[in-house]
Amino acid sequence: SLISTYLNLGLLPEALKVLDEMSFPDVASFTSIISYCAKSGMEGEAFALLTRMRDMDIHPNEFSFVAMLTNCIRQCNRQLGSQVHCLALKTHCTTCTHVSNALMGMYVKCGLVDCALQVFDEMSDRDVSSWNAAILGMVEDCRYSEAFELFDNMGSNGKFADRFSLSTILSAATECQSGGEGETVHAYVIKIGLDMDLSVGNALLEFYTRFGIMEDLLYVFDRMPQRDVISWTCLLNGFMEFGLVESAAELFNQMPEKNHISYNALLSGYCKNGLGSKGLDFFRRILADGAEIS
RNA sequence: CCCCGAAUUCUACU
Repeated sequence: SLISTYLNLGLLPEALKVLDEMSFPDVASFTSIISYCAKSGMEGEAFALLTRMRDMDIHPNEFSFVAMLTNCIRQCNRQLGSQVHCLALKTHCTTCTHVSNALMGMYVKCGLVDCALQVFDEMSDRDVSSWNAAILGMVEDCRYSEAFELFDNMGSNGKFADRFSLSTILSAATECQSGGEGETVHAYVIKIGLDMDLSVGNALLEFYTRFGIMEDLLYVFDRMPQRDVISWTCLLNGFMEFGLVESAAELFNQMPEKNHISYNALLSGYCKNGLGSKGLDFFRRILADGAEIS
């Protein structure tokens, strides 16, 4: 409890100190810190703790495997990921839905979509996250019709789509040949009340930039209860896509949040609209402002 | 023996 309290406050050194002072740390003492390290991009620390734990003859459990896989997902480490998979199989931990879900996430992230789908097929208890991971795998592999098939099957299996399912399937709809699928999904989104969700709203902005008109975009944007830097950048892209360069430039100056992608959106928008010289001006200006260029 | 503590997946540029 003390360790997790420190970790919730972001106090890793204090948490490690507690661990060091414990006479009999258990699997949760280690796993909670490993999980924190994996999520904070401290893969080396996470692995060191795992080694230390095994040296003390404390065996990893389901939570440990998920934490280790989180680590593999962050660093796209398919070697370690496969080893974790083997160890999880040996200890029968793949029957745990969370472990199999994390394995799927790891394989999708590493580009091994078929491995992820194999894990999915072998699962006996699939939850919404399992379906979401499979759908994401299909989308990452550009298998959009199969993504929609899974999305429909999920409903037939009594699992309700959530914000993850819908933002993912909307990104598939954006890649389709026509907008019909996406419009059907939008209707469903409204029906279940997820049109007020930030990620879903952002995915809708993206969809209507491809298949709608400016009014559709503004309709979605204006009704969003919260907006983040992705929302603002999507709207900027939308203006540029519909040739409203002045509005895009004005938006860029008024956006409450922007990042390097917003800069690229404005720059590429100028170029796509045949305004290369404006783009060049903008580029010179941000160089003069000391921007880091990649 | 009981209780408590550690859990994976989504959306924008290149």
